[in-house]
Amino acid sequence: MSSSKDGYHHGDLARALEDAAMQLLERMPAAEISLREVARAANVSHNAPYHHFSDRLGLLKALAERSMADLLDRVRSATAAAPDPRAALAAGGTAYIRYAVEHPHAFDAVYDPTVCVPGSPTATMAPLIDALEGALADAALAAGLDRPGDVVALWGLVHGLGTLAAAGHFTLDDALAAASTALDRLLPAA
Amino acid sequence: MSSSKDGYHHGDLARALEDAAMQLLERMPAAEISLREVARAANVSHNAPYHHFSDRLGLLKALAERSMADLLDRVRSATAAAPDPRAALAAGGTAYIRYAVEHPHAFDAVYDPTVCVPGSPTATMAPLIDALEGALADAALAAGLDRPGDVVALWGLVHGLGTLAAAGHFTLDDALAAASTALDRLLPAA
DNA sequence: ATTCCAATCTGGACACTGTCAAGCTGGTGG
DNA sequence: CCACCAGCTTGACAGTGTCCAGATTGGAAT
Repeated sequence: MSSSKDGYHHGDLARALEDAAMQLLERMPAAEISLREVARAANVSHNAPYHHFSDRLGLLKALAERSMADLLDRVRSATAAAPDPRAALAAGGTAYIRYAVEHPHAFDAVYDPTVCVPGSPTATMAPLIDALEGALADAALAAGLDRPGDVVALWGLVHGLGTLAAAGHFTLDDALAAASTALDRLLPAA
Repeated sequence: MSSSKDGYHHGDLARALEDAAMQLLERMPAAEISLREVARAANVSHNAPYHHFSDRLGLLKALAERSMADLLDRVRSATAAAPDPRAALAAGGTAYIRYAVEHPHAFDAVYDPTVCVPGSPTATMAPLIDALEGALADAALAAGLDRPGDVVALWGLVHGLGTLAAAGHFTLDDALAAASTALDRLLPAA
């Protein structure tokens, strides 16, 4: 039967539920996504999700992990495609900010403390966070930013710009321009 | 009657409800605060709040405005107490980050897009946001940061550091240290 | 091939929530 | 003295997360 959609046994309901929820995440914040609505979208009873996720929070965690993997991918390929270290750092930051603005609800889900407390993250989430921070650290070091607080500051910079732009406090273009001028000031020699 | 707490007519229920809700905000995120719970805490029926706030969102907006006013106060008095422009900028940023970490739920409420879309903010919220941005702009300019994207970048920096520290991705001390080294790099002459 | 099992899905139930509609209360202006 | 009306209350409805007990299935062991 493999993955036929209907019938008593679904094939891969977990995946289907996540897919449906991810689609909802494009249009509404995670807080407004109801488990029952996701179940409805997947054509199963309101209780079927409980056989694949412990909680509503379980589903949310899965969404956060998917989104984080997505974000990490974009940042990585952006830095990889850049010609020099400085451009790589700029491209990574741009990708980060752009993701926050273009997928605001997914971005929020990733960093929602009620979804994933960094003190005890999911087994899937922890390495993703580390990888993101690692990618940033590598790019920062290659560009010449080697002081202790530099990578945290850079993370904070792009995170804040992305968050505020996503919330509508200024434009994506403004955020990108601000990141650019900030990099100009931060990097040692022009 | 004035402000006696019980009885059919309450005196200033709106205030009492906001106070109760603010207390709850110290312990739990805004999303988990239920209107009925607030009503219970104020010893009124579950429907009394509707005579003072249009919605659940109405209460949330009031909380956000209060919190924003609080945040603005702290940033302002921090910058005002500093000896020189550079110290003022640093103190303002520190106050901002500290508020995010010490009152994470209030801070989140302020910037929650579902509570207050910056495109059409509350009549009370709009001037507060402008004032905060203005305070930052003044401090930045006085410290010598006069390029177009500078104030947005500074806002993004402290906002991101505060948010990430509040979410537990690093310590408050790490955030403050990062802000400090970033300022060192950003400011023209040492 | 038949039987059985464990995973999967279903329906019903409970407490809780936001919100609407209507009724009670008690101080204030006529 | 009375009628009014803002402030508060009770009641009801739909929607939600979650627990429970039953129904259904595909595949494994015999």
